[in-house]
Parts: sequence; C-alpha cells; structure tokens
Amino acid sequence: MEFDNNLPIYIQIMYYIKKQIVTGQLKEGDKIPSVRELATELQINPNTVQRTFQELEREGIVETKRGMGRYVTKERGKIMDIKREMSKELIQTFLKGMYSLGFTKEEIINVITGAVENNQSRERE
Amino acid sequence: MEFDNNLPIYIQIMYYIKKQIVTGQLKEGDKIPSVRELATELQINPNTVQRTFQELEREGIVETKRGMGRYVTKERGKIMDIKREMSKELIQTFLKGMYSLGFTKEEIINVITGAVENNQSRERE
Amino acid sequence: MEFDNNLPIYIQIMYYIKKQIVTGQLKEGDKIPSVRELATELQINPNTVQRTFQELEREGIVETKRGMGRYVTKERGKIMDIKREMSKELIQTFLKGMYSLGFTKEEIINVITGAVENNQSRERE
Amino acid sequence: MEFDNNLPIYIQIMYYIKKQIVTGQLKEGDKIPSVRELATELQINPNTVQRTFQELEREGIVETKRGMGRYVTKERGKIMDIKREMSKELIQTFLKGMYSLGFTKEEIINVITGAVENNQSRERE
DNA sequence: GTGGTCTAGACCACG
DNA sequence: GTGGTCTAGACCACC
Repeated sequence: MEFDNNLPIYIQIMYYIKKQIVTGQLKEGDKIPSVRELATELQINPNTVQRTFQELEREGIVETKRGMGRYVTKERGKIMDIKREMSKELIQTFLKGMYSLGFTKEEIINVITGAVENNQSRERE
Repeated sequence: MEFDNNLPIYIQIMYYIKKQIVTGQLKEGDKIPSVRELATELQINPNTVQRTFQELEREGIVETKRGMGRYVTKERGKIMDIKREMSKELIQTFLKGMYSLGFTKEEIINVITGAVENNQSRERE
Repeated sequence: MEFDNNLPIYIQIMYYIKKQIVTGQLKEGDKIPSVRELATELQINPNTVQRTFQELEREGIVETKRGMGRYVTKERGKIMDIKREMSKELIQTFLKGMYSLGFTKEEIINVITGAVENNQSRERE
Repeated sequence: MEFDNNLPIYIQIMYYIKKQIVTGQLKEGDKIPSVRELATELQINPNTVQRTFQELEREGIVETKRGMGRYVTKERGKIMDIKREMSKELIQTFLKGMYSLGFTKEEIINVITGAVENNQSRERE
C-alpha cells in the first residue's frame, strides 16, 4: 500500500479498513489484525496504527475485547451507515466542485455517464 | 471569504482564483489584485497571499510583470486546461471512491442523477 | 558557509545540497538534516531552510517521510539526471555567452584549454 | 526581445547593448537610441531604459552629449576591455561550476569540445 | 507602487 | 522528534 503524502497516514488506513468492511472483505464480528501485525505489514509506526484503531473505535466500527484483540462491530446497521455516509460525502464533494466550476446539471450527468462507460479511473493505484 | 480549517489557506485561495478564471470572472490578461491588496481584503498575512501567487505562477496560470503586478495568462488553451484538469480530478476521485465502496456503474449513474435533480449541495458556501 | 548577497539564500543552499548529492557526499536514501538542524548550523531562519527543502522535493531530489525527516531520493537515475542537467546548463550559458560575444568555436576551445591548464578559478570559495 | 524573469530588465538591456558594441554592430562614436525610442521599441518603462543608460555611463561605455543624445565611447581600449571582462567572467563562472560538480580538467575540455562541435546551444532564443 | 526574500516566533498535526 | 503553515514585520530591488 502506498500513501498519499497530503493525507495523514492514519486517515488513509481508516479508509482502507472501512472499505474492507463495506465491501465485505471484513465481515461483522471478524477479528482485525493487531497493531503490531498491521504496522509491520504496512511498514509504518505502530503509534500510527494505534491511532487508526482509536478513531475507528470512536466511530463505533471496531470494538476491543481486552486481551483478545479487536473486532468489527456486529451491528449490521452500523456498517450500512458507514457506506451511506461515505458515499454521501463523495457525492457532495463532487457536486459542489462541479457546480463551482460552472458545470450545469445536464453536463454533470453527461460527463459522469461518459466517464463511467469509458471505465475511466478504474485502473490507477 | 471564510476558510476551512482543514485546508491550508493558500490552497483555498488558489482554488478561489482558479474558479474565477475558469468561470470567466477573471479573463485572460486581466490584472489580479496585488499581494498587499488581497491580503488586507481577505484579512490574512501578505506572505500567505504571496505563496498562493507563487503556486499559481508555477502552474502557468498567472504571470508576473516586474514592478507592475500579476496578470492572468493570455493563453486561452491554458485556461481550458485548468478547467479540464480540475473537473477530471473531481471525477476521478469520485469514481474511484464509489467503485471502492462497491458501487456498480449503474448505481453510480442513478445516484448522481438523483442527487443532481434534488439540487443537493448546491447551496452551502 | 558564506552566502552571496546577490542570490537568494534558499537557492544557494539548494545548489549546495545538490552538489553534495552529485559528488556522492550524500548518497541515495541518506537522511538529510532536519529543518531546524540545518537552520541553526547555517545560522539562518528555519523558514528559509524549509523553502529550500520544498524546492528540492518539487524537483524530486528529496523525499519526505512524515514525522521522520527527509531523505535523498533512492532513484539513481534521478541523481544522474541532476548532474547532467546542471552541467548542461552551465555549458549552454557559457557557450551562448561566448558566441554572442563573437568568439569562434576554435577560440572557445583554446580559451578553455588555456584557462583549465592555468588552474584558473579553482581556488575561491 | 524577451526578458528572463530572474534578471533585472535593465541588466539584460545592458548586456544587449554591450554585445552590440563588442560585436561591432555599434561602433565607436555611434549614436545610440534615445530613452523614449528604446522604451517603446522594447515595450518597457522609460525609467528602466534610463537606468540602463546610467549604468553604461558609469562604466564609461557610453557618453552623453547634452541635447544631442548618447554615444558609444570613442576609446577603442575601453571596448576591448569590455569584451575581455565579459568573457573572463563567463569562463570563471563556468569552470567554478564544473569543478564543483566534480568534473576533472580533462572532462571539461572534452565536454566543451564535444558541445562546440555539435553546435549545441547556438540556437535557442 | 510592485513583487521577492528573510527573520522571528508561534502553533499544529503527525509519527 | 519531525515537517507544514501562518503571522507580523522588515528590507530590498525593480518599474
């Protein structure tokens, strides 16, 4: 995994894990890797991983069982929430940006339809 | 103008000016405000404005005439490039995000069409 | 290190570091001094050093690892590029100047051969 | 004539005129253009031209005859001095740079011989 | 007037 | 500890 220098690493890992949950690669109740494991795997400072997990816990996505590791929350609703929330933010950022560049509604729909059909930006990283 | 605390001020001003150029509020060859002018207008430090302008110049959007101020580049092509580039980046970020959340092409088109028609995120700022 | 008043300090430090890389005093992957270190060592303001490093980074010569310092790029090719680029620029400036003074090719070769053998300008700084 | 943004315009014009003198396009005693003429021709501020001429006068290359305009000095020695001085500076800058990049004497001669024969950097601007 | 550079010192997020 | 950003204020060269 490569990191984007403009974003805090711990945020990027959060996204990484959230995506795994949302797309089902990590299911409800699954154990997630330990701090040390993930740190050596991603070649980063354990403190950074620690911070990632703290944030995920704060959001209620991950739960700690003392001495047994960390687990994805079992609440299905929570997981759906994440997906909805993340997509909503993506959409808003996108639309706000396009509007401020002067694109009209029609243009936006056209441009997205075109991009999706040309499979654009599916590759890359 | 209000600033978002999560993004460097100089980046936000860059966007602000780029948008003005892209949407035609600033035309090719127009003089842009001096460092000191903009600094007092936006209530920020001249150094911060200076940095903004340096970046814009590096991108070839703005040109400096020694002792006479700064001007929007006269190359029309450059301006079109900026618009294309900015929208392309928005689209890629959006699509990449949606795909990685597991959305299909059809879902993406649907969700955007819906959002656009409900006028979402048009207000704000 | 002494600074020439006619050239921005940050440019002079850039050259200084580039030379160290090109001549092998700094090798690929080496850690370079932190902003604060170099600032106190050179008796200049940290902001000035910061600017130097930003420029070097923009040129791809130096890479930042968040919270861990900056490192010379590991790409050997890049380093060779720098040397080639720097010498090419020296040569072009020199030749262009000599030609525009009306020197012929033979005269230029003669004058350089002579100068080199008399060890000119080897001393100084 | 195009100007390099990194060098003061008045310096660039000084070089421009000196070259014309050294290469014989302007001969001893020739009248040089008036401030106004040169300013409109080069599309720059008359103050800038004025400053150019002041500097040239300070160096004894140009003489003012009140009400009659400015003239290239009639002293041949002076003109030879300029050429020698300008070339000497070019050579020193060049050699100092190459040495500090780690080039040896032989390499410098080789590289210059090669460059001269390939007619490099003769074109451009 | 303009932009370019520099200093001094501060605060913050990150690892 | 690290780098990134910002403020405040200064000085300079240039036009």
